[in-house]
Order: sequence, then structure tokens, then C-alpha cells
Amino acid sequence: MPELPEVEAVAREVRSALLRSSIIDVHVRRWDVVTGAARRRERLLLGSGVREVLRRGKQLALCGHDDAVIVVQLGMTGAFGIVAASAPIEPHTHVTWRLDRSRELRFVDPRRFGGITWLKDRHELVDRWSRLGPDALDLHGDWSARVAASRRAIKAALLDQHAVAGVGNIYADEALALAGIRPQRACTRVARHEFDALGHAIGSIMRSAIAGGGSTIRTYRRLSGETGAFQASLRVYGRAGEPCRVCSRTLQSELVAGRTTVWCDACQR
DNA sequence: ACAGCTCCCTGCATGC
DNA sequence: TGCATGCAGGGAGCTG
Repeated sequence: MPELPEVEAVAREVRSALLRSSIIDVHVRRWDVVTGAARRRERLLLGSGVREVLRRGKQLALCGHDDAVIVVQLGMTGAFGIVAASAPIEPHTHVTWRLDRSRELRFVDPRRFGGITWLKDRHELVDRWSRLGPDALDLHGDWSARVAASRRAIKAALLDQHAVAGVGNIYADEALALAGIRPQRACTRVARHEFDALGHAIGSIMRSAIAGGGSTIRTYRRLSGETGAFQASLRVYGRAGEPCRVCSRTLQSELVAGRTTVWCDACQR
């Protein structure tokens, strides 16, 4: 499932391809994945071209020359990328943008937890993103101020995009393991130095995943078919019942914040 | 205001 | 082999 590193990989691919391209046509195959465009394909960047490709947390924004903005969210199973226009349309392809030089930008999402949102201008994007927490790649010393007073579990706070933007279930567990903090612990019981360690853990895990081209967990894949190599280095995610890579104790698992959560009872306190 | 829950959806793994 | 079942989870929206 795409998290920040995967979305960043998509942003880079799409940015380098789109900034020197024109959009010739747009084909919306399922309108219910699009919100805000009033069902007019002219509003999906057709004719305007893309001036800028931005990312905040797990959200991607394509800014057109006409000031309209398209926000793309990949959800669980979304894929977004450039392919040859002649490539077969795979199932669950919901929107395609025909580009010059016989290429196509496609949004594919079997489970449809993702989607595309049309915004009328940059102000709407600024407003929308101001409600997100700081980007997980760019956490400063005071990032924890927003969550430290909360009584909920630290993992619930990490998954809350309004607290920190970009952390999903995989990297929440991985970061908590690296920082030695139990996912269930209340934020109020996490010390300042532990928040600092957690912030560093999140950043270093995100950066190494990006360097590895994004992880290849289950449903995530690039439209081009390439895969990443980060999966092999996961510490706890998906390893319930297996031995901790540090102390060999059997990894525990239970639901926290409604999500499957894996941790080591010995290494995490 | 906050925290916790349900729901949306399809693909895959599992079990009979 | 084939079918039914359960599980995976990001985020909106609802509830207590």
C-alpha cells in the first residue's frame, strides 16, 4: 500500500514526465473516483498542461497553468504513472490522460479507496494542506507538540494525517520498533527525548525506503511494473509470531487504532 | 473536542 | 477443483 515513500517515487516520475508535456485528451472511465470537478473533463487539466507537481504526506498535487489543481490520493491500491498509450488498459483504470509522444498518464485503483479531487485554485490547496500535520520527511524538533498532550495511543497519533502527514500502518510499526516505543503507549506517557527519537526514526525509515524506490508491500506496484526492495528489511510489519530481529523474542500482534499492529515486547516499552 | 468505531472496496490466502 | 470466508487498510463520517 502506498505510503509517503511510494507517493514520493510517483511524484518524481510524474514530475519529470509532465513538466515537458502537453495533455491532449482526458478520458474518465469512472466519474465516482473524481470529486469536485462537476463532471467536466475540461477541469482535469485538459488543455492547460502541468506547471508543478507537489507532494505533502501521501497526497499528490498537479497544478495546471490555468491555476486549477488536481489532488491525487492513492489510498490502498492506487497506482498513478506514465505508460505507452498503446499499453493495454488494465482493469480498474479509472482516468487516463493522453499525452504527447504517444504516452498516457493513468490512474488505476481496484479498491477505490483512493481518488482524484479537483480544486479551483492554489488557495484551496494551501488551505487543504494547512490542515495536515508536518510532512513525515521533514519533522522538526517541535513536531510532537501537536500530539504530546493527547491521551490516545502513540500509534493512533502517527496514523492521524492531521498530526503527521505521510505515515501509514507499515511505517508506523517500523518507526515505533526502531525508536523502542510500544504502539499502545499513550502520547502523554512518551517523553520528549522519545519523541525526538521517533521523529528521527520516521525520517530515516522514509529516506531509506525512498532510496530503495519505495517498498513492494502486497498491493503496491508501479504502473511500469518495476518493484522496490525495501520489503526485505522490515523489522516488524507482517512478522507477527516470528522472532524479533534484535532479541529473537516472538513478535506480538493486536489491533491498535483499528489496525493490525506488530511489536516486540522486549525491545519496545 | 476528542477518541474510537464502522464502512467503503477488491484481491488474495486460507479452509473445507 | 471450486467455492465460501476472512482479512488487508486510508480516510470519511459517525457516535458516545
